Amino acid sequence: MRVTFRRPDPRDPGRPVYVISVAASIVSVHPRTLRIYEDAGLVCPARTPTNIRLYSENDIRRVMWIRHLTQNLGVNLAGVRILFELEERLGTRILERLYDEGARDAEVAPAAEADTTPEPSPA
Amino acid sequence: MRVTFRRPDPRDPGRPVYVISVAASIVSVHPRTLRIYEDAGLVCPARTPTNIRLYSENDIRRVMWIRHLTQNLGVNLAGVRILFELEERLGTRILERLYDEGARDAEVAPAAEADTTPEPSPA
DNA sequence: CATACTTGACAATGGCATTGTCAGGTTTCT
DNA sequence: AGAAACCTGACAATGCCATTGTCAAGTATG
Repeated sequence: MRVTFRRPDPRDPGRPVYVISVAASIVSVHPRTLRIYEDAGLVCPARTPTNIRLYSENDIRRVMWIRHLTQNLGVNLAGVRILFELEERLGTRILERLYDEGARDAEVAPAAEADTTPEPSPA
Repeated sequence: MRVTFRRPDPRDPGRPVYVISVAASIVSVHPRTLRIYEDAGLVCPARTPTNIRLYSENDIRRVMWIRHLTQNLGVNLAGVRILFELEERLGTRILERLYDEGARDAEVAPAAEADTTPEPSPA
């Protein structure tokens, strides 16, 4: 397996930086919930050599997607899994289309929490 | 969109034929459940001039998809709605890909799909 | 007239999502 | 070293959802 060497770019959205408590506070959920998402295979944060979870910016956005789908659109975790798998298979950003619908339903102005459209971490 | 005049072809899969009790027995659900699906906007059976529901073959398959997604894949109705909307927007048969997952059996070539609609877990 | 359909309501059951905590152990920081 | 935060696994409470089931009052059909 060819592993590309990335020099430590502090702005690399794929770089693992947040421990679970920080990640949880960013997305406003209980750390327990993040572990559940991981057990469900919906997000896979990196680990330090000593097994500590480290969430990247991409992981955070992915979790934000899960929250959007579950809280605003009412989809359960099984549905989220299907949508993620589907997006990966189709190689399309199908979820972006859902964002408009969600914004239409919920007047809660999701842009308040994320100025950039949430985007699941690419494969 | 092509609005064609259909002569009363008894085999037209879009032709409304089953009353709710028959449709319910075909897909093995309570009639109550079919009405719930309709209220949720997941299936829209035709009506007689006197307001009686008539399900077509396409409606039946659609309900079968709902059952497959909910019972086998654990998706809730909100998730089903998203998937249906997505399929309609993309104009793609994205759901067919999900069926493979449910029955990951053989690696046989993508089958020359006999009729345009898939049949989930045919009993 | 009897049977099956319509809508609307109410309820019971079971399952899932989320939060929360506790225990025993490890890592990190001061 | 000691405190704080992490790890896994388990257990529980709350609340919502899906499904089935029934009842009532009204309409349709043979």
